[in-house]
Amino acid sequence: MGEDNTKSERYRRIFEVVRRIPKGRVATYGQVADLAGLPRHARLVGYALNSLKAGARLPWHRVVGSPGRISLPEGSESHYEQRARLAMEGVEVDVDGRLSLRRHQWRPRSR
DNA sequence: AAGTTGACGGATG
DNA sequence: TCATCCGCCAACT
Repeated sequence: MGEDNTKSERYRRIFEVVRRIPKGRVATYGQVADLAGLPRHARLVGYALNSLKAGARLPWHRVVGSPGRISLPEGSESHYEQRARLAMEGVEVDVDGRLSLRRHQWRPRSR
């Protein structure tokens, strides 16, 4: 089975998964990578999201780090933006960018 | 062209 | 809980 492993194809699969994360839930970079069929490529997910342009219609703010923490640098405009968007959906994030995965992580039924 | 960095994460101490 | 190491891939210098 020749699977397409080009960068753009992998990015496409990553965005497909991110698009499925329900409002008010979050997924970790590693989780997105797994669901996209790219195990152990969490870093690639971060790179893919970083390549998004300002007006992207993708819920990128629902992707957080495995410790249950916003990965964007504190103090950055995007970090603040992510916090605001999550808060708007009812996800509580504390001053250090931490949140409860226990309460908010997306648990898809399959794939 | 080679080294560094980063929106990662699991393992380890 | 925090720090460090290391594998992973792409972008940047």
